[in-house]
Amino acid sequence: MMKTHRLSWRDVRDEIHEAILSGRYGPGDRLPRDADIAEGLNCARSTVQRAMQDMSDSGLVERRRKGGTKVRSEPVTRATLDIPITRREVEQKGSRYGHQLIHSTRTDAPRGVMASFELTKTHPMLRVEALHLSDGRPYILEDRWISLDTVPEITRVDLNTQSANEWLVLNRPYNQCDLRFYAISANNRVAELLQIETGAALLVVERTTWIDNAPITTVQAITRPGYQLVTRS
Amino acid sequence: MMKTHRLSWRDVRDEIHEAILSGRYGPGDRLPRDADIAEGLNCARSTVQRAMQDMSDSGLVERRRKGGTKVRSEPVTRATLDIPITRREVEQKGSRYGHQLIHSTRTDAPRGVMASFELTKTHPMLRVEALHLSDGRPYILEDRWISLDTVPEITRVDLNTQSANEWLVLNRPYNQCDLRFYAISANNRVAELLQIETGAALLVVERTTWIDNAPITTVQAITRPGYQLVTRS
DNA sequence: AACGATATTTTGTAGCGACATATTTTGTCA
DNA sequence: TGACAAAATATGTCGCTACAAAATATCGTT
Repeated sequence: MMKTHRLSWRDVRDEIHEAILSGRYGPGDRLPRDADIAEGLNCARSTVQRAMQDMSDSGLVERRRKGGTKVRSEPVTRATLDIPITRREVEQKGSRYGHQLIHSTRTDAPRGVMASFELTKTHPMLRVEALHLSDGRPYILEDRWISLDTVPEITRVDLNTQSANEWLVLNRPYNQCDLRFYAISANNRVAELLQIETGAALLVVERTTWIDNAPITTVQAITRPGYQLVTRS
Repeated sequence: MMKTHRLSWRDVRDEIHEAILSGRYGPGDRLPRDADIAEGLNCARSTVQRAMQDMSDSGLVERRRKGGTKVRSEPVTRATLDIPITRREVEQKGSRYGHQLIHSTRTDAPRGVMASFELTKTHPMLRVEALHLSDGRPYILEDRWISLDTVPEITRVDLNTQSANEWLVLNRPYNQCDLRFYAISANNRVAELLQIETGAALLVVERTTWIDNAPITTVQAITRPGYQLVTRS
């Protein structure tokens, strides 16, 4: 009397993954069809399907109808990042969060901002510069542009009390989000605001969000020296 | 006689998403149980389940057995990054790829490398420094440590012919991968190798990989000025 | 009132069947 | 031979059922 454990799709995935890692199937090779794998492992095709889907999502294999499943010959590293709202990020580390409005001005979108939103016509915007603080010290300097067409209410929000970051996240969920990461050297103004030395290398996180193709906000977040982005476990 | 289109789980997801965006359910609110939503939309529970799973994965809602589904009160921005092998990245842009081995030395892992791998004991390693070139110009400078316990064959590979990056990706798939992004200022040596000015701000991508908890490689990839990481559409 | 055992509720997952869809292969006809 | 139509084939998706697992609610006992 044997107790035949039911296979979970994770088991199936690991099984196939293992077969690939061990070299049984090399880059470019075609795997058996789902139904056959299912039979071989004595499970349902839907279970294999879920396993395959997962491996396809993570970039390990490629699947095509009728074409079958192939091991990707040039695998990509696919990683997921979590970017919480800044207050939460600071508090998570056990520090005290604060923020400080630098200025808030109505202007039309300049070229760079229009490009981020993929806009062709000019667009009325609220530009907000603010500083996020951790234990009273500058943490992130954000330069934000908010679409007044899409989010007119923002003019009635007191951005001294609640940061634009937080208000938007809580009140204006988005549909689509683009992120860009790069490094800059602190110029005099940035250095002064972040209380660091001119020329320091800083990581910048740029984020642009839309709802149904209508621009919401684009923000350039300049982090303080030593800041690291880490993939979630 | 009406033709009632079958709802896909994406439709269901969008429907619920829309309900959240429109404010029908606010942050922290509990959504109806899957079965009720399914009945309301006239589809199967499994379809709602898949939709909910997706929204849960993307950080919009939180699900707990018996607790039901709640709209996350502090949503996170969750993004997926694709990091291809460097040769592919260069070629994709229509440039000619090249690489250049700087040196390759056997050494024991120093503290920093041990920390990346979460090792407690020292570990024999091959340290490889190499330059990736795009149209003959420096593109990425990589400083790599490879575990000789896990990947002894690496000593028999001619790293002038094939970059360590590529050999490892093709021959040593990994199980687990940590990524870190940060900015540094080019010191004299880095500046010289990348043919840029000392002090330039550079984006660094650090990657550490394991297979079944056995360390494979950790690499610090220093990108050339202007390099950007972008989320995949 | 406090505690612990038990029941209930809700999501999570696997199996099976049916059909949809994309892609390749094959077949037919000019 | 070439072009187009039809068949074949593998994955994609949905519905339904049954049961598992986790979290919460309830109830009984002390």
